[in-house]
Amino acid sequence: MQNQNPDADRVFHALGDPTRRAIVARLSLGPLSVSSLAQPLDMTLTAVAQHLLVLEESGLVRTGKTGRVRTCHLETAGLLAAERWIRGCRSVWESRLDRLGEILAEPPDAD
Amino acid sequence: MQNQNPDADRVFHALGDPTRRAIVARLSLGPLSVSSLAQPLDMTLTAVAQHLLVLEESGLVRTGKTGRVRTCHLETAGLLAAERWIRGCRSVWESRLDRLGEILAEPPDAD
DNA sequence: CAAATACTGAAGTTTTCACTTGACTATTCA
DNA sequence: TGAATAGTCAAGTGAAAACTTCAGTATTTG
Repeated sequence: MQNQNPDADRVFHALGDPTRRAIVARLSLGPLSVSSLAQPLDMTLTAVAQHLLVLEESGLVRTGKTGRVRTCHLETAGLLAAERWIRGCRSVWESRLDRLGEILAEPPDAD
Repeated sequence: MQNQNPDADRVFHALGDPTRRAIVARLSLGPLSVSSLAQPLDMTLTAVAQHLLVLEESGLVRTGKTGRVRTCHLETAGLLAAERWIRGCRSVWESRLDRLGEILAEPPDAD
C-alpha cells in the first residue's frame, strides 16, 4: 500500500516521457506483462523495467508478480491527480476570464 | 515511440518540470511579466526566461512584449490537450473495467 | 543625459535521465 | 534435468536538460 496519495510532481514527471506515456496508453487497454510491454518498444527489457519502476513510484501503474511474470496494470488515481491539477489551473483561468468579461460588459461608471 | 503526437509530447514534457508547473499555476491567476514570475523563484531571470521559452513552444503560454516588458499569459489549448489525453486513457480503462464487471455479474453459464 | 529596469544571447557547468551491457536469479517446460 | 523464459541487479555511458555567468540591447525614469 504505497503511494496512496500520489503527488503531482512524480506523476507529471512520469508522464513527461513519451515512452512512459505510450506504456500508460497501452495499459489502459488492459494489463500486460513486462515483456509484452517491451515487445513493440525499441529498447532493452531492462530499460522498460526502469520506466515501469518510475511509473509505479508515481502511482500511475501497479504491478504484481506471479511466478516469473510481472503483470502491470493502470492505477487511475495517478491519472486523476494529474487531471485534477490541470482542471484546477484551467478553471481558475477561465473563471478569471469570465469575471473580466463581466467587468468589460458593465456600462462604464460615472466617476 | 517518439512523435506519436508531437504536440502532446511537448506539452507533457513542459509540464514535467516542477518550476514550469509552478509558473503555469501562477499564470492561471492572471498575466505576469517575466520578472514578476521570477521574483519568488530561487533562480536567475535567465533561467526563468528559458522555462518560459519551453512553455511557449509547447503552446501552454503565450507572451508578448510591449516596451521593455514581456507579459506572459496562459493558453488553455495546451492544458486542454493534456487533459484530453489523460481523460482518454482513463475512460478506456474504466469502460474496460465496466465490461469486466458486467461479465462477472452475469449468471454463470452452464458448461 | 545618466542610471535603473527588463530583458536577451552566447557559452559553460552540473546534474539528471534514458538507455546499455553483462552477469545473475527464479520459474516453467520438454 | 537441462534449456528456455521472465525478470532483476549493478554499474557505466552519453546526451539532454536545468541552471549559471557575463556581456550585451532596448526602454523607462529621475
